[in-house]
Amino acid sequence: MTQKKKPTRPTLQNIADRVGITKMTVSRYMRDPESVSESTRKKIADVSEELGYIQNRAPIMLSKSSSKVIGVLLPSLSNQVFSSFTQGIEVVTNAQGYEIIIAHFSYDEDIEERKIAFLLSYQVDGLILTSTSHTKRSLQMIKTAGIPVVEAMELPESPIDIAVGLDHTKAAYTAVKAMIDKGLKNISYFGARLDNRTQLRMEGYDRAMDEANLEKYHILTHKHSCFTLGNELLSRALSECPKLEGVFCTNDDIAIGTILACSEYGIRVPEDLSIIGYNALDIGQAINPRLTSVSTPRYQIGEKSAELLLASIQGERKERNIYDLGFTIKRGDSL
Amino acid sequence: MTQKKKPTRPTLQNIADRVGITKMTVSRYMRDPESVSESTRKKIADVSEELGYIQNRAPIMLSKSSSKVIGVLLPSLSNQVFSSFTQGIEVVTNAQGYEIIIAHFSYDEDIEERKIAFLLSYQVDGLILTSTSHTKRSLQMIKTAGIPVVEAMELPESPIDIAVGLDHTKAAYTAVKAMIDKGLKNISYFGARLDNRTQLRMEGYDRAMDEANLEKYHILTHKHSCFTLGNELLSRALSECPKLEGVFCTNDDIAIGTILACSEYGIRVPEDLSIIGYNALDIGQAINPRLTSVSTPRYQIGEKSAELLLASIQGERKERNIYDLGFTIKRGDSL
DNA sequence: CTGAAAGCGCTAACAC
DNA sequence: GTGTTAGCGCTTTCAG
Repeated sequence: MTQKKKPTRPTLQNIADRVGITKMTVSRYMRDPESVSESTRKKIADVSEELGYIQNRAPIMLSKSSSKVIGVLLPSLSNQVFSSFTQGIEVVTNAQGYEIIIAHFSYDEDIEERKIAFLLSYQVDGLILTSTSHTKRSLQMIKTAGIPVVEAMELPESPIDIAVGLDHTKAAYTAVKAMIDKGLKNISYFGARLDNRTQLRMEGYDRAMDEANLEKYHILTHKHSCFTLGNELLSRALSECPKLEGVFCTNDDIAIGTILACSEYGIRVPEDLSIIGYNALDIGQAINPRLTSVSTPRYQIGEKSAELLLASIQGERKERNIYDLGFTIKRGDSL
Repeated sequence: MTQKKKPTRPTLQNIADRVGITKMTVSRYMRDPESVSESTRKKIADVSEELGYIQNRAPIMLSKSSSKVIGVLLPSLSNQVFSSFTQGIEVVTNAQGYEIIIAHFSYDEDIEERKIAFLLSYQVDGLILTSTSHTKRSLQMIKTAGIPVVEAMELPESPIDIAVGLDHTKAAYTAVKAMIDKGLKNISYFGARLDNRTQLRMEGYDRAMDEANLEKYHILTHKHSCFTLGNELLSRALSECPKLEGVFCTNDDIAIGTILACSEYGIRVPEDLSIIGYNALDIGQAINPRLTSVSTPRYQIGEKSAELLLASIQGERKERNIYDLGFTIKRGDSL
């Protein structure tokens, strides 16, 4: 099962022996070269270069000092949204000498649990999650670990610790309201991969439609979101509601797919059909008509999450634990 | 600097104490519940559940046994291509009880070096890289670590250890040749973020153009690739070569952006301009005309990389160390 | 099936 | 500026 491995790597001891000092001095050099005398510094540098020293985090993890690493759990690696989010995190963490470990859980609570256990097993100093619904055991472990945790993107009513995100329901409501205010009546909601945020957006759609006393058309699929889905959902919507005038899509991929499908079917956007997407990705600006979309501050959410997490790791206690970073409607020509 | 942290987590010793056995038995239980007597098994299970035990990898990393973790270094998180690649890896690794740690290096050798050091500091059993050009120190560290390494996507002439990928130059050559065979003469190459694979594809373009004695039009940018770049590059290409008949794009994002720009400019694809992309992403099938693109087996490259890596970790030695997984041309209507 | 002892590589705390 | 000691939590022997 557990096979032996790897030719033993150079240790601080090895370096110390060669230089003729103790590993303690080498240890000091590694953390702060200035803390040793100039002559030893030079010798250590040479030997460690020659031996190709690689830090071993195990002992650091064992001693109960800070690991200077935070764990980031993303739903998926194929979503642009989370790459900006991660960039935002890293700008902050790198500046403070922290590294991140990335794992992903495919929008699945049980995989999330396994990955949380994995990240915690590395003694991370903090955790950034991108979901708000967790298994019982996940919650247990997080509590036991006793480290700060940020739940990002959504805003749960009672976060585990800190929450940074936006109100997806309100954003969806606002987008759909804009369609209604324009006089549209037959508006459909296109949803895919029915995760929590899709759900929240649907609630926003529902609220706006209910308020205006309009009939709701949920066109949903469990499939993973992609561009070609737009076509499929549009066909279904049209057969269910031939007089369709507007579509609010749970994300831009589907919205773009829908616009493209419209052009194939000879449906004019926005004259015959208005379309609003979610996330305001770059491609919405490349297409004609340009896509109107809910613009979400994911980069800023990443930054803010990291800032708050590091502050908490460093012992700062804030009053507030829920941070709503808002949204805007990116005006295109599809509404 | 290194502040104390976290309320100490439960250890095997804590569990052992509660049950009234030694931590050794608990350790055995954790690795194989069947290896302890049924009654102790039950007791350990209860207590460990109650205490919310979280594994601590530090000691395992310290003892020189296998960590059952492999490190995966991606160029970026925003590229669809690498999400399929990673999925391919995980299907194989999960099946064999391995976990992966993901890091990314933004197509930058120095960041790659830092991330390699980071992954190695966790005593990973193997490494999957997605670049073939590394700093001297990266190579040093990899050698010192003495673990198997796969370089994926490209096929370097002399890999560090194992290489799995495809011949990007040949793929590009084939694509451009297809345009030339169709009678096109004024063909341009659109490249962005000039990383190594972009370079290789350009060489394929060059070879095909040189062979046919045609003038080359390199339209390049250092910017990060995105959809809206298509428009920008197309404008530049048209001003440089007004009689442009074909464009070979280094990736689908740019190709799609170019198709969209064409429709704005009233350029008919493929009648006035042929376009070929690279990677055959889903969106190419959603657009009209459907994009002709080089289809790359990235999922399979991930699978194969993981298989070979794990085999090597387990001591299997293969004859071959370079695996070419080929490519196909996905026929659309843009050529 | 269970236990005892040693040790992995590093750092904190305390000398000198 | 540098050395000494102890110990982090687990697994690997080797015993029983």
